[in-house]
Amino acid sequence: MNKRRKSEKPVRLSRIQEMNRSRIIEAALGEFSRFGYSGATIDKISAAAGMSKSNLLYYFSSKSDVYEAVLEHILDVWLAPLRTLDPEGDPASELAAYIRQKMRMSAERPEASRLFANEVMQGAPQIRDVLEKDLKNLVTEKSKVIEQWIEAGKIRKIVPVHLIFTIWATTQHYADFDSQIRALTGTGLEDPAFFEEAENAVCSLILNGLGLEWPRKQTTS
Amino acid sequence: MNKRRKSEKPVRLSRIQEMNRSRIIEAALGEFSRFGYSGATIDKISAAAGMSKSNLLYYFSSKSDVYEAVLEHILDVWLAPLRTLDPEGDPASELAAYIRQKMRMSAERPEASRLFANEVMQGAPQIRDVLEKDLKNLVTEKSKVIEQWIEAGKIRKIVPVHLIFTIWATTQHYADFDSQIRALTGTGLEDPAFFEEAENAVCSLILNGLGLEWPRKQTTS
DNA sequence: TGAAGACTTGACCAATCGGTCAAGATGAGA
DNA sequence: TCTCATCTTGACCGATTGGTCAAGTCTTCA
Repeated sequence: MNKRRKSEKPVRLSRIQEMNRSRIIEAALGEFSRFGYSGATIDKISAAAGMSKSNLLYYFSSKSDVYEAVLEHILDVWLAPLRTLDPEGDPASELAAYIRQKMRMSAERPEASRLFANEVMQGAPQIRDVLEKDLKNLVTEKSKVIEQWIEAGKIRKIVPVHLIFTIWATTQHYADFDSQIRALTGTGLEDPAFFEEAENAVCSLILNGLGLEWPRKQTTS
Repeated sequence: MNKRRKSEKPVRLSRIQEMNRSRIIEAALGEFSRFGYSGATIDKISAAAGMSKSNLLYYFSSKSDVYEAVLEHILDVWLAPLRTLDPEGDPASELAAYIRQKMRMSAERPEASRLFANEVMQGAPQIRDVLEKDLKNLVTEKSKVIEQWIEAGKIRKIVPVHLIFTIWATTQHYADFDSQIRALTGTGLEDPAFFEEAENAVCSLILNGLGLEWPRKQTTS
């Protein structure tokens, strides 16, 4: 079970290990996000990864071990956009950029969004620590940025965390509720026209809601 | 298996049947919303309902039968608020009332919200028909209402479905992501102060985003 | 080339799950 | 009180699932 090489070489992974672990994680992301933790089976994950169940269990000691690896693999990239919110930039373009990044992630990695939503909806048993420490620090920090913008009179008054929640909710909604959106509109974020329409709607609503002029890209008049 | 009484008395349920079915549905709602369809077991549902597994299967023929009953039981009440959107009323108070209703439902019935989210995230296999017919008709109808408000110059221009999506996303977020919100803020919608703070933030952001003055309740100046 | 690892697999196991069945307990109407 | 339909349960079954194990195959490197 993943013994280290002799002479204590610490955590170096062979090429085969690296490839197989990433194939497993990719396959597991698909299964976990579609069927939830209980609904996903290591049989189907291993099949989707193109290997036997036994082989998957050679790389990960258990199902929950795979699950944790998938979550960890996703968390960083998932929370990254918020880190880029710059106190020095002007609110309109900073917030618009943040919303656009989140929308792009919903379009490009909807499974990641759904996996995250699934985990949180079940009480976040696996990532509670990350939420209470890393994410909380990050949100506190960025809340202060928003607070400063408010005090400087640059944006309308609002309790910062709720602005953050609103941005998360609206952007992730297009990934998490994709099937509902598709049932209602016949299309989804993978359609460039629909993507732009959604992005414009969310950006304009939130930025105008904050009393900002929204720096629309190709506005001519 | 729920045979009708002799002489074709149609669908009358005995008091015992009615009570037990509702207890089962209530217990099943809790389990399904917490653990998803696969994660919930009829053993635990029946235990939560205070009866044996066999007895549960006397009232419902299968696990999926229970699940369908729970969804049906919830769908009407869940989609009701949107129906109340009145074309004759003024946009600000109509939309504010709608948002408040949705927020109250997120506070009072978060399990219903999570169950619905779970079902949709897994591709809405059970309620696809309802979404594509009833809900689509409803959304189309209410989109026209919003469109008329726009054409009358009462609210800012926006593609109506995205306004509806935004309201759904923001309000349901407080139920679906409750554990994340609790990890970040230390409280949730069951706290009256937090509820009002959230409601104010969502209302003001969306209404201001539409160019509306928001009819705040206890504004004195 | 030839070990000594690393890698891969099918056979197998125990636990859990959804669901059946026969038999007993309870209730309501004559 | 008697009777019959309704209600309730524990014992049981087959299928699936997470996980183990021994044995075989492939890499790597001296």
